[in-house]
Amino acid sequence: MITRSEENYLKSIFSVFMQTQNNVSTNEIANLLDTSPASVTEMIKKLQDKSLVIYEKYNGVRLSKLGEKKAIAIIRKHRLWETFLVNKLDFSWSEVHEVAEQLEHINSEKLTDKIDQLLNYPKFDPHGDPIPSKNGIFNFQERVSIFEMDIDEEGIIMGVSLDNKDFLDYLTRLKISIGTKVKVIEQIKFDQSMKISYDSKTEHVSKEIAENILVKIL
Amino acid sequence: MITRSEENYLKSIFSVFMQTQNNVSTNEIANLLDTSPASVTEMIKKLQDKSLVIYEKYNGVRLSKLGEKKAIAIIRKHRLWETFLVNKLDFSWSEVHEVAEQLEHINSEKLTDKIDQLLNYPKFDPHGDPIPSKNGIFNFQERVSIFEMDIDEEGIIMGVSLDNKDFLDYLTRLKISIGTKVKVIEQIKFDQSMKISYDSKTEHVSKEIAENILVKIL
DNA sequence: ATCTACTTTTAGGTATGCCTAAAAAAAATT
DNA sequence: AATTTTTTTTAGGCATACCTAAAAGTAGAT
Repeated sequence: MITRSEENYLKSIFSVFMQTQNNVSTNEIANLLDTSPASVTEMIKKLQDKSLVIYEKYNGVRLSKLGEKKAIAIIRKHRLWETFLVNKLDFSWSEVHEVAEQLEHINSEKLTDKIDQLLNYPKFDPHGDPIPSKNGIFNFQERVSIFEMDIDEEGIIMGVSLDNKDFLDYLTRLKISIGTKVKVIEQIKFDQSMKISYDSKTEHVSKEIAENILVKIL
Repeated sequence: MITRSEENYLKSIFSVFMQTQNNVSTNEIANLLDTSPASVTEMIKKLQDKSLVIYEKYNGVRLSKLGEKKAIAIIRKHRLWETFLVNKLDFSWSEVHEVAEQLEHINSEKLTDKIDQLLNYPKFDPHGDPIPSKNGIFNFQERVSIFEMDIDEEGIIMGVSLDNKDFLDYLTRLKISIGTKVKVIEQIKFDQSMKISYDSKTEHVSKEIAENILVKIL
């Protein structure tokens, strides 16, 4: 058996490793899970005993094949539930995370598969992140942030890189969502904010906003 | 905060009290939750500290108003999820219990209400048990077991009083489900088994089966 | 190369929710 | 009414998952 806590550790290790491709440090995990480094060390040892991670003292940790499989299964459940909440129960973008954090720990392969089927096997969740298939395959997309776009360049919004309620609520207010076509009009030197146009209107967004909206360049 | 374990205790106390209308004994709870009487005593004290139960040493326990409210909320979630699994995800009668035991602990009023809405505010779950409304009202039905019916008496199957996989699978095999109209043909003196007819066929069921099928007398 | 700053680990402690064994209380039997 | 049986509680332990404080190790700066 794998506990809920252990699942959360696997998830964190997986997501940091995905970004950095390096062994994940004790501190990073502690920050992500809002716990103490001492607790992390202790848990990592437990995960090692269960062959879920590969760990060497003072040298960070990464997932074993088995651990990766478990982590991907949890991410799959999380993203399927988020999609379910938005597509079938009319939750908003910003409301799903907290609930999905709970639902991702429900243990029933049949349930996961049935939800997948009900949603017609979606490839991306409401934030534009890929939903791994049952056998663990991700459908990655080439995505860059609006902040990285050049003047006059156009793109289709594919997702966000920040799962923060205020951020997502603000996007909703701006009527920016997945599928929206945007064009960069101008970049302000002083604060690196950007003028963008979409749906035949022009808006001005801060660097922070621009950095966290992901587009596919056209 | 109320823990998952505490929720399970509240649920057990509620369901026993519903049947007996008496204070629930330590042993009964221990049997239901498959734990030791010592653990039950300990937990009851914790629940008392949280004002969820009324407890007197050596005299059993019952729920406080607050505890009852919490228990009903859990039962509501359990039965809504069972209904969801059967009606929306094509789970069979016998498969839902285990998963619903997990889902009932998900903490999101919005989620519960949305599922309720999606199911069109059902009053009964797939086993025929009433689903309490958001404000805690149960829609009880006058139900008796087939075993208590007289010869030639007719009834409509309204539910079951046993949530056991083998039992439910057997009912599925017999094509007995909620809504089926049955008539008692004969009762065998020797083993108290019964001949019943439904859907223009006759079947022979044991006392144990008859006792656990609930009907509304016509 | 040494000192300093930071990271990580170890050591010892806490709350939860379980356990067994023994003691105490209540209920049943004679 | 006294004894036996059953139920319940208390006492002392264990595993999980967290904590703080202190020690050990690593890495950067001088």
